[in-house]
Amino acid sequence: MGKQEILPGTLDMLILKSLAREKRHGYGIAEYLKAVSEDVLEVGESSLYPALQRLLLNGWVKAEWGASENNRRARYYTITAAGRKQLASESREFDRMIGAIQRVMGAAS
Amino acid sequence: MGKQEILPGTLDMLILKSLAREKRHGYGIAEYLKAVSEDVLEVGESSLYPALQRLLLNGWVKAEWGASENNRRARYYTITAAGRKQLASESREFDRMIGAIQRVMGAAS
DNA sequence: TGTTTTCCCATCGTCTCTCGATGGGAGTAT
DNA sequence: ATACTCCCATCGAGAGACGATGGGAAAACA
Repeated sequence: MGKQEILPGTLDMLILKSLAREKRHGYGIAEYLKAVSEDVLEVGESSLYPALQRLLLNGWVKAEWGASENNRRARYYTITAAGRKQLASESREFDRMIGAIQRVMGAAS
Repeated sequence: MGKQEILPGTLDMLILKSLAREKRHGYGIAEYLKAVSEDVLEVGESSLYPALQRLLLNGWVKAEWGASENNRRARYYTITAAGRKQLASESREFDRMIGAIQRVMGAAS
């Protein structure tokens, strides 16, 4: 692994979670993740936008153009019903994985 | 991500941890991970052996041929001093990431 | 004895993901 | 005017995980 700002395989889940409460634009999602994670999760634009394309393709989010709070053209993403299901499912699977990994990492050594 | 048996980016750490207490052969590492994780971590051979090659190349493990408990030819892997450092470092970084992700996932939604 | 099962090694090709670099455009502040 | 911030997006490289594949040798079974 080279330099990694986020754990591979978790980005879609994180984005969906960011949108669970309210719609956000791409830039806003990145800001939100950085803030809530206390500067640990710094998702770059070249990871973010491809991820959003994936989510759109899968029907987990939908997008609409609008204006940002700063009066700029922005694309707002909203989570869909299918997206919420996906979020729940990915969440469960993630917890399962983390639990397993922690059993390994916590084993007497 | 298609079907994923392990969290991407965590395999090297898991292998190093498997070897922290005692040397094991490849097959044994896979068995160990499956057992300790209670059948969650099922690392296939096509993930495992390339990972072991990586670890060898990086000097984090060393290998020697021997005989398994079942009287079969087996390649035993031992963690090196550098490997232990790497394990500690990856461990810390992993905890940092998980903490961050959980702050996001736990945020009021 | 012959066949199957279990144990153990390893690679190749494909797919997916992340990221640095790049290239816009349009408000706002200097 | 110029720079800075905000906001969009793609491309190419590099890496990791995995299904498929192909051994080989001991043990169990028929």
